[in-house]
Amino acid sequence: MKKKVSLKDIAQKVGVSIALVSYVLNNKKEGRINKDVALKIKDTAKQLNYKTNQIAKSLKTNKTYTIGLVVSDISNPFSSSLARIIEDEANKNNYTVIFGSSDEDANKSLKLIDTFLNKQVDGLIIAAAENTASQIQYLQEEGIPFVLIDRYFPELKTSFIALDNYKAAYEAVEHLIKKSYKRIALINYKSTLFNLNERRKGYVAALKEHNIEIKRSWVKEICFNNSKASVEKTMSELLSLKEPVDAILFSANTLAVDGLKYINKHNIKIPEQLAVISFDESDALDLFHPQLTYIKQPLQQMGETATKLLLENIEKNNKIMQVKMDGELVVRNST
Amino acid sequence: MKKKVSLKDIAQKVGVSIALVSYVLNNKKEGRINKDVALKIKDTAKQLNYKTNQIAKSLKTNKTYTIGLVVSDISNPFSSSLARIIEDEANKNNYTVIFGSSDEDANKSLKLIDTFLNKQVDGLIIAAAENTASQIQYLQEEGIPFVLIDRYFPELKTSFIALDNYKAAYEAVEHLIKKSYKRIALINYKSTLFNLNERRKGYVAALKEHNIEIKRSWVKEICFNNSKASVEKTMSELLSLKEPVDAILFSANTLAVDGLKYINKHNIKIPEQLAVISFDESDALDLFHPQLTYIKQPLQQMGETATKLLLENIEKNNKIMQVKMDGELVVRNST
DNA sequence: CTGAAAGCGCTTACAG
DNA sequence: CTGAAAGCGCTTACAG
Repeated sequence: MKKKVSLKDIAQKVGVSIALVSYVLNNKKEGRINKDVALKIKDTAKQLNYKTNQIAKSLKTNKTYTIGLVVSDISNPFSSSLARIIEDEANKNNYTVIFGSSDEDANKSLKLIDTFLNKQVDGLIIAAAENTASQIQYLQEEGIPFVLIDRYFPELKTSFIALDNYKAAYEAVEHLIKKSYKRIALINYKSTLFNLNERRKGYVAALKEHNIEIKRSWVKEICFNNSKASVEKTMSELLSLKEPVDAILFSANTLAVDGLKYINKHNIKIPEQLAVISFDESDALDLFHPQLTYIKQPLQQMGETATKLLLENIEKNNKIMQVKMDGELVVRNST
Repeated sequence: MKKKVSLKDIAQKVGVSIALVSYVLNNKKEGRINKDVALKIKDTAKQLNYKTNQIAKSLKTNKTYTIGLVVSDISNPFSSSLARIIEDEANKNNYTVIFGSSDEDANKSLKLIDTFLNKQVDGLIIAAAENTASQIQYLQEEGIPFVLIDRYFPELKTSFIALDNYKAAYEAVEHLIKKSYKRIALINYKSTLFNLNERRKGYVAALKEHNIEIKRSWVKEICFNNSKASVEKTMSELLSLKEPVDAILFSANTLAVDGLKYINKHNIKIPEQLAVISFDESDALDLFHPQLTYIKQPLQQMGETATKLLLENIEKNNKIMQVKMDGELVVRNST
């Protein structure tokens, strides 16, 4: 690699001090510097194709203009859509984002956060994995700016941006009930994550409220790993009950995708034989026939708000803000 | 934010020099340092919860253990799948990845690359956008390690990992011909990108080889922006020709998704009325009914190879390697 | 209007 | 076995 040009090179060429070059290129002390000299410095910088060494600058200023993003899995459309929104908002403010996928694994999450902190990120946006409350608490104690997104821990008083999952699930199930579905199943991830719990609670509450007795066999939990086979098994269980379910609420797009593959394979008629609602949106849910009724999360708003809040916390005061956003039930032809 | 603990803090507490602490924590000079002292240093580091300031280290060592990834759009499943594979391979080697989406825009690409270079990334993996040959050439001249992925410039002698797009398109069209489709259209992006050109050439060659005369009206080009409306219009044109086409090859999953939405909306029967093949894979193509025949790119292998090659170029010699990989035509029920 | 100097938190060749 | 010192490429309070 060629040697990079530094402030020193410019200073030598122009015949001034390094300090002066720094002032000029950073537009500090404007007006208080000889115009000709300033111009010459700028010209020379351009001519030598000078690029700031952000590492050196960061060491001195204690700012990296980098934020760390921990998602569940960047290849999941939910994560990557959020990542894109966060990227845009960050870029707009001259921040770059480094990312990592936790795979819902607390150890991986810890490793990512540690690495990001070593790299002196200015702040973090985290879709917290299960069992990472202690990691979040640590950040809190250290006074490191961060915002949780999508998931949070109710026992910790931290900033977060999340869906009102209880309400969203409640409304989805209520919609099914109004459409006269009687035996409504929930396929959820097996997890202690608060947001997934809330979805279950919303589901349960809606059924209770409408005096539908919930059967244990309707509520299914899928492990994060090996979910595809597990969803298939679960689907066949739900549909081979003595009284098969007539509607399913999937609590994540990933679960729905696997479920819909099963449905296609076995030629199950939607919505006649089975109604389906999923959390999240994706091209996959659009292309399924009939198009799926789904709970739309306000991703744009979530990503933007989270990023703006984080940057505010970084640049001004580190204040706590907790935002619950409403989902929107987009009714299409699967219910 | 709390003050971070530095080598100095440890040194003071233990009563040794900063240098010694550095040696111990980096496992340098092993065996040549008093065991008790070493132990005490390590204990103290743990006790104070010391974290290396990677910025300071980088300034000195001229290595950041960070690679920059430029994709077209991280929210596109093709990009995000690659990103995930690259992330894993990078992490395995203790590298982190910072990313950015170029949106196929040369200016954005330039800004991203510049930012990444300012941040002193050790190398870059780039899905090059249109009109960025000069940017790539600059990297080459500067001796900055990089690997192009998915797209490359045949006129530049740089490292790249890409699909053999000509062959892939050729095989797809040949498959359609063998299935007795006669009027085969191509929906491509309007672009000077080499890989997209190759796809067109492969399409043309297959038809020529089988003595099918290509109509101008069969070959359609879609602008990167506003592609959805444009695909709809194109689809309706292709299907309202005096002799409507009976098969379409989409040269990207994004195009196919828009096309399939149109197909669903207008209840076009696949494959009876129209056969469809798409480049790339995605859940969306799996959930469409009937499942789509598609050209599978060896993403895992591409991402892994690109990352391994980049890291080798970073850590050893900056050698040029050009790899064309074969796609696989996965035949399903849409043809 | 400009520069000398200190310092950010590390690493490492050198000396003892 | 250990430490003093230089230096990575910047920024900035201070002095003149």
